[in-house]
Amino acid sequence: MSQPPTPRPTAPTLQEVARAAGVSRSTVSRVVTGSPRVSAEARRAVEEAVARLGYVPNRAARSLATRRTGTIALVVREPESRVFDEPFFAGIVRAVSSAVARTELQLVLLLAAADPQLDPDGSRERDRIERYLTGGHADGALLLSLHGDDPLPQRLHAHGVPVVLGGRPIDDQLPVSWVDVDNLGGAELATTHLLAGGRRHVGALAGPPDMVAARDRLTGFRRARAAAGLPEAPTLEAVGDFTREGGARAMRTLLAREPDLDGVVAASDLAAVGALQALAAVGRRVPEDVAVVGFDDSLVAASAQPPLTTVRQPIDQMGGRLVELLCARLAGESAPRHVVLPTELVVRHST
Amino acid sequence: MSQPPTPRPTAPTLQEVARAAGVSRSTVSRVVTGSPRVSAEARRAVEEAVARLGYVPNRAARSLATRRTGTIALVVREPESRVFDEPFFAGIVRAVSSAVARTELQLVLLLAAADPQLDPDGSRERDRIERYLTGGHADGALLLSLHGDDPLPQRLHAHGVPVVLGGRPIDDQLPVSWVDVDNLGGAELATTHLLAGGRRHVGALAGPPDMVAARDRLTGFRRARAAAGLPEAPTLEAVGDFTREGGARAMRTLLAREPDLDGVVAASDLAAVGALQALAAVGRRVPEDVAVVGFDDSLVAASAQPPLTTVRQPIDQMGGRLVELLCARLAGESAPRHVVLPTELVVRHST
DNA sequence: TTGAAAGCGCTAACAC
DNA sequence: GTGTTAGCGCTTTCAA
Repeated sequence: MSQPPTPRPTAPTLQEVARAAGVSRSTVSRVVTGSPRVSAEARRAVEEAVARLGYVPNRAARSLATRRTGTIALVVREPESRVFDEPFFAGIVRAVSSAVARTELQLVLLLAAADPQLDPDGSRERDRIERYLTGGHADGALLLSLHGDDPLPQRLHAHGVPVVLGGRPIDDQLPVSWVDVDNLGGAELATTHLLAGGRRHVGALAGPPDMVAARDRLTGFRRARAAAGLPEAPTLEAVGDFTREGGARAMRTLLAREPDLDGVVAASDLAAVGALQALAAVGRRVPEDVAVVGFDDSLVAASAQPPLTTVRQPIDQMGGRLVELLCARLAGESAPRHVVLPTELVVRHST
Repeated sequence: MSQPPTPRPTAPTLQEVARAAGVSRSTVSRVVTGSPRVSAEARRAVEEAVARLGYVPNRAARSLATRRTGTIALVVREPESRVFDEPFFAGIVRAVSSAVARTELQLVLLLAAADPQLDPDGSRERDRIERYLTGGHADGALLLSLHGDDPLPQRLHAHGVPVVLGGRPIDDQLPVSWVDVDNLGGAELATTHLLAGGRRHVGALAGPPDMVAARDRLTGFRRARAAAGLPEAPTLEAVGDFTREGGARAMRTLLAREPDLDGVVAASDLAAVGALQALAAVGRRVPEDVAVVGFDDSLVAASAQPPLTTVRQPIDQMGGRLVELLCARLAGESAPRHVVLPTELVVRHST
């Protein structure tokens, strides 16, 4: 690991503060860490010296001594460079950040992949994240947007790094805890809403099959149909992804296959917007001819033309629970292994 | 700083690898850091032991010894919890992340503010970021979205933390380097485009006055008008912000003041979309009655109804230059102090 | 080429 | 209450 040369101008150390305050290092340490076993007098002297010298504890040294870093990592494991195009990530990052701010911990956000060009199989990036975490730079990690059979949670667990997953893993044998939203229930709600509105030929724009959330939403769609007494209909399901392009593509597929289509449940709001565009391109009106329901309750759903009915995920809650679970693990307290949070339908137009 | 109790299961140390390989710690260290002064034989033995034991260097220890962390921070200094609603941030985070991936460094993303409720004056959060950075957890920092007279760059500089700013600071005396896009030129281009298209009453939806980018864009608007021989017209400028709501609000203000308005240059794409909604609400057609130009070339501009002409910022370049400048500083190499990158107009409809 | 030894700055027993 | 004393795991002279 080649390191650039220039060192930092030396910052004041505990030692120097001790000398300035006329006490020992231990006393300074006690004051700085907030121990009560210090005389008021000593404390005052130390505090004065700290302020005067502009002392800030060196984290590396503290971390080396305590074997803790006071830091947790939020890892967004998104190999396509689309991380923040997804409104969902934006929300969860904010929610987690906000929850962490209420603790003594510091949050670092690790983006898993940057340029797939450079690193087609993701292995180098995988190693980076893994090395960073196993190298002891964080006390624990929140893992988001796991795809397929990503070995990261397994490996971190093997290394003893506490981990909580945002979203249920594909392999439900994994010995890690997770928090998820009720994707299945949400999609069921959305589909039922369309069916109850009198739509006869409701299809699904499915997300990437290697992601659990996408699969759960598709399952919800199927259940709602079944519950309404409708037969299985694979031709009403088109695979896309969570992006606008993916949604548009799936929409075109569906339109070609099912001329009678009068409603679709999309994998995400972005996909729903893509569907809107695909429909406009062939002159189908929304919602008169075809109703479209999104998933995420993001800004794009609210500002779409027409505004989209969509499924709201309790993102703030999710962020809170993720942090809560990880903190409990770090503190050695018991906590639920799995948490599923309810979703709800946000109705924006009457179809 | 109260730390939770549970320690990590102990990971293998250099010491243990040395014993397993039958060499000294120094030799292991040399192999691990890639020093050439090691016999092939010793190297092989060490590599084997490293692999077998699953050894990963402890960063805190290494950092303590080298006084470097191998990490740089990207600080998004956004006090409103709206960080990732802004497509610009999403883009820049991605671009920086991608540029850092090409180096040996690791990127950590620090979100400056989470819950303004908790911390009305931002001081606690400010201290966090500052403590983290001055505590030696990163070798340098990229600072984004500075507002007003944020003392952070000054303070970090005083502490000897290398800093590069994304966006020109208000105080141009600040002894730090920065990378910015040509906001002024972009806004000028956009305004001129409208004027050249025959629009007579072109207004501006300005951004927050405490942000340089917003001010520069407003200046660009004024210059374009002046260049077209038009007089100053304060009533054609309404202050909003970069959000959709801000844009809608400013649009309504302008409409109330200037019934003849036939074009607006918005502070951002989001603001432009807000303007679209405000216009639709009063039955004005876009672009027939009023033309709207955005700023950012984000997804929302492309998918708006109608698709919006907008100003493209070279975000990938900006990310690359930011990282480049910081790396140069870290390596003690010389580099330009300030960089301004060109913007361009993306024309989406003929007005 | 290799090893021994001295820290890097801090915390945490343990005595006083 | 306060100071003394060991380390935490690694890098890096300095000798050999």
